[in-house]
Amino acid sequence: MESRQKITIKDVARKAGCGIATASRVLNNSGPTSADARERVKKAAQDLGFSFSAIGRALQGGRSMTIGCLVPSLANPVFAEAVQGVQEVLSGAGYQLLISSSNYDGDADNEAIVTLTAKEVDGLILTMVGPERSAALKQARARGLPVSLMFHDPLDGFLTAHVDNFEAAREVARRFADLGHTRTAFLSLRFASSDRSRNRYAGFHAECRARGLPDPALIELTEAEANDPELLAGILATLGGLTAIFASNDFLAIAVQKATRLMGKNVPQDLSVVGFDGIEIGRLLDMPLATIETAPDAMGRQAAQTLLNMLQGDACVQRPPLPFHFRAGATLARPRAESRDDDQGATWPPSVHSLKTDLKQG
Amino acid sequence: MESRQKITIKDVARKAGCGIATASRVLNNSGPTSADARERVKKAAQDLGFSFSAIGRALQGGRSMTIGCLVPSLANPVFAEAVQGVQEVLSGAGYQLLISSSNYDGDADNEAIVTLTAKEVDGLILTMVGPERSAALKQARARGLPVSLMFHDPLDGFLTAHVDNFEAAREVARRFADLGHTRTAFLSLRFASSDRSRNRYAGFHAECRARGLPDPALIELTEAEANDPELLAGILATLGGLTAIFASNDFLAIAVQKATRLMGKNVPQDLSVVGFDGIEIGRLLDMPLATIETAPDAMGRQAAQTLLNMLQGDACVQRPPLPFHFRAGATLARPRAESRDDDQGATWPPSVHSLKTDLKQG
DNA sequence: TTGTAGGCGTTATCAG
DNA sequence: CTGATAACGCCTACAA
Repeated sequence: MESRQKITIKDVARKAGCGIATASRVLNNSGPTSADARERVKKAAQDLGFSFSAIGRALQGGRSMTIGCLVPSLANPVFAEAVQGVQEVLSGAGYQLLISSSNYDGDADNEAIVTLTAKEVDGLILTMVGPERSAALKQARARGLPVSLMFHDPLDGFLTAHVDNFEAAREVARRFADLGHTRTAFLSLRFASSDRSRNRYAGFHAECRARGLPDPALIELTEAEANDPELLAGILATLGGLTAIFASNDFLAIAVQKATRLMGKNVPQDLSVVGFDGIEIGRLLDMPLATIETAPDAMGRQAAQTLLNMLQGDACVQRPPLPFHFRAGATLARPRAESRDDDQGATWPPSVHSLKTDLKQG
Repeated sequence: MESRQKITIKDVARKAGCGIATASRVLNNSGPTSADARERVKKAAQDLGFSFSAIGRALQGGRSMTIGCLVPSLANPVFAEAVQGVQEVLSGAGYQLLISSSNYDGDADNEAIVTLTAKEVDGLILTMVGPERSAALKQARARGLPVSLMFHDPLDGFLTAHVDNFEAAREVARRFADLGHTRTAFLSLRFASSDRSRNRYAGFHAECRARGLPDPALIELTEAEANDPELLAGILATLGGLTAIFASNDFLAIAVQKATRLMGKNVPQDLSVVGFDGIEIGRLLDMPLATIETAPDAMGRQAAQTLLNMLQGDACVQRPPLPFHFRAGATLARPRAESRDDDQGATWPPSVHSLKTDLKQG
């Protein structure tokens, strides 16, 4: 049944009655060949259903035409979209994509790079948990393997496709401040393993400081808390006087709205909510989500383009951050007058659930 | 600067002062070696930062330890999640994932299989636009390449990880009917290129027929119509008397809600809406979406597991469909009394926007 | 216990 | 124009 054996160029040459070199030349349009030979080889290849083995080619040519790509998880649409962008650009240039995901685990992501480089990829496109402390990444670079980052802020001389998380977060702080919010919080999942979250908090925090406002509370949620609106409501309840939340992604922002309703309160009257990422669905909601819109697919495309440039030896420079856009939505409003008086005596931010971490700018 | 050349087992052998065979035996724990040799080889490998070339191995061993995976698009979270599931299972078994996406283009997806097989993948995990008319797929199977499908209903003797779209859709029809809806519609994007959509419509249609209800209207949207609530509203407006919509995915269902509000009507009082897929966010909405919950990641995992079984020569049988679950939500209710009288004279379904296609069950 | 040599599929070189 | 042949990195008989 199964013609289990694969057809090689040798088979083609034999069938065409010529040497393998000639067959190779014909099939690759490389080097001179007689019309007669062309004819016979092409027919033989056709008949046999021959196609080149990328492995043989890679071994001989030293290039695998394969790019390794690592992201925390494809279950996060932001990364999935970016990978889709990468894939589009790369496949247009004849490259294949070898993908891997770390599940937000710093060891796994180091390990993944080892595996990817063992596969002899021609380049790497990465979003890592801890790029700065990955030995494998250092080694890859030392070996001269082209590396292009996505989502990360500029780091150490790596080229990266990113949005300016710090600036975007400052923009959110500005919107809050302009409306009169003083008691704010930043909500994050996996704060420790995401430089993006940390930079967003840093920017948010910096702008509050610059305006002489109280520091925003920093709240890191567990997976369970983020997915269970009841639990989330419990946490929000501990934050008396809170009037505005900046969530580190849109899912969290939507969960916050759900939790708020559960508490018998209203968005935005009782609590303003702003997200991050700008997922499509946010616009379609009953109450459109205020958020920072970014373009993950563009990030993927830029990272891929940069890598392609490196591969063909072009000059490569860090490109400026991709633009972000504040989408107004309907989840952001002035705080209630009374809440501006409420709890004014209490300290802000409350110590509960607060976290200390080293931030970009102290 | 860059130690551009890669280190091979030859380098290790030379540095350790032994033959390559010994080095290979030590590093692979295959065959007998002296303690002394082990020592030296391991040290040499360590010092040199040696790691095996997967290409050399693949060429010699006839197995690339790479699996090809094709989906329509990673920008669709349903597929992205499935791929994440695939990736988890496969990487646990030591395989890498080569991915490709077709952008819902039947030619591209045929082409992708050619490329993937040229890369000498050990197996294929696929969700295609037109599996039944892909020459490359036929050829891959003829060559004995293990193939595992995702999302597709059973087809032609291929093994597939799927939900029973037909049955799930019947369930929706049942819910509509039980509440008294008679004028219903099925909304789809890319009806022509998705056997899933077609089977859902078929099941929906079949159950309506079985109950002696009018046929549901079949509406295929363009990309533009699906993304622009104004356009969508325009289309819905043409369907007088419509009381319930079954959307072929949750995004569409949410878009329908937006469009309905735009028309000054309410969900579910004026229009009931049910989606498909059960994306997480649907539960968190102000008005939780009624939908068929499925588990794309489980589908990916099952497809990967099946492929793994095929690879190790185990007996493989088609597994039963993965379970789906009707999530009640809040977007489904009885039709208004008056709308049951309205337009009763008019014919249903209207001819506008209707489509004829060959369905699973006529 | 060890090393040599052949072969996996391809391309490039270099004589014919 | 053509066809052997030597790499490429690895594994594995087979011989020592």
